[in-house]
Amino acid sequence: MTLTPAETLRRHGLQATAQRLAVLRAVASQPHITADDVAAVAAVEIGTISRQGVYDALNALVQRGLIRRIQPVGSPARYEDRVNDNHHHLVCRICGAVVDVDCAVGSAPCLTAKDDRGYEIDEAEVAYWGRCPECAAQGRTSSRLDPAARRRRGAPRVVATPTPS
Amino acid sequence: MTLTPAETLRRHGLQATAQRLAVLRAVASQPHITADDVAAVAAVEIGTISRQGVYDALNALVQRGLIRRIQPVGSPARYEDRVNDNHHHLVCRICGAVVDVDCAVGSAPCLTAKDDRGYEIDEAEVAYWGRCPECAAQGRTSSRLDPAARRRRGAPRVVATPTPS
DNA sequence: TCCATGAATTGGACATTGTCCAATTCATGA
DNA sequence: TCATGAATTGGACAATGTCCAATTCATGGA
Ligand SMILES: [Mn+2]
Ligand SMILES: [Mn+2]
Ligand SMILES: [Zn+2]
Ligand SMILES: [Zn+2]
Repeated sequence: MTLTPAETLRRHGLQATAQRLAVLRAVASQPHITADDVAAVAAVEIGTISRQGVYDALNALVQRGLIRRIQPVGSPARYEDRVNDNHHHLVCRICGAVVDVDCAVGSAPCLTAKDDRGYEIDEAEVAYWGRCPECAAQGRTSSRLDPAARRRRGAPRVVATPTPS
Repeated sequence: MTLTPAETLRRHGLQATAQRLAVLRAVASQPHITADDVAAVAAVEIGTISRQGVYDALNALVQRGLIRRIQPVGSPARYEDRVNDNHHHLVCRICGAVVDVDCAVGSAPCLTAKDDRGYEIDEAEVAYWGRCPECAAQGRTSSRLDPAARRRRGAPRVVATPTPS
């Protein structure tokens, strides 16, 4: 049988509050959502939630491994609920779009660095940088676009995620 | 024959200003340096440099591919002059230390994502997360430390870099 | 060597993202 | 239902970076 969200929270030693449940749903509602958008989505659901409440909830959930935080250069942190599947990200240098991509190497072997310098590695975070199909189609070019320029173009598009493997 | 820094700048269409040269040296002076530390190092060298001047120089250099920007979660952006060698990073979840690590796969094949979704990929950015030898030796543990906690422990240690391959 | 010109820098206001803290409210087990 | 510690709130604050208009500078050509 599958756990309710509230039960999941309690199993991780967290109280099941309306704020946390709303944050959890907000993160599930959209791939790679920002804290700001989480706040907006959650506010619609439960009427009001403080900025600090959003950050506290996100941090608590990240710490328990219930959600994952990624932080593309030039973008605020983004959160997703695809977790423990060792997937990576494609980021468009031009429009900032972020899409999921499965690990090239397999389930987890990309965890193996050539020389781990004595580190105990538990996660390999991979971001592939390049140009998305749309930007290519429109002939838009940009070498190593700086964060400011990316931001001026507006928030990165949210791109539909393929069904997780 | 090898180019002087000033010549290198001009070859990339940039005027050779005192600020840019100082920023270039600052980035070379320390692996994974922050903009703030760049400003401090450069100020010592040339007397004074504006905050905007530092950011303008860093962005111009990144755009030309003369330096690289990385941004570990929970840390301000960091800059390095090891460029075009497809190297990756080990980051300690506990103390935030960042060290270089050569690509596990070879010179560039980690550029090949399993499914590129039509992206033209030009860079694969890999961060290995884990626990550094010191933190392990001291028995310090931390599961998915949040950025705030990492910041409270002070700036990440700077760790000596092995000679680039 | 000097000048004209566009490139680069400066200072200061401002934006964004996130944290700190003390007071209050809430969820949970007894 | 209550006591208790966990969680939330609001508001100040911190860190990182950008915008903009005025000024200064680097460079190629006279
Ligand atoms: Mn993802
Ligand atoms: Mn490096
Ligand atoms: Zn694009
Ligand atoms: Zn460490």
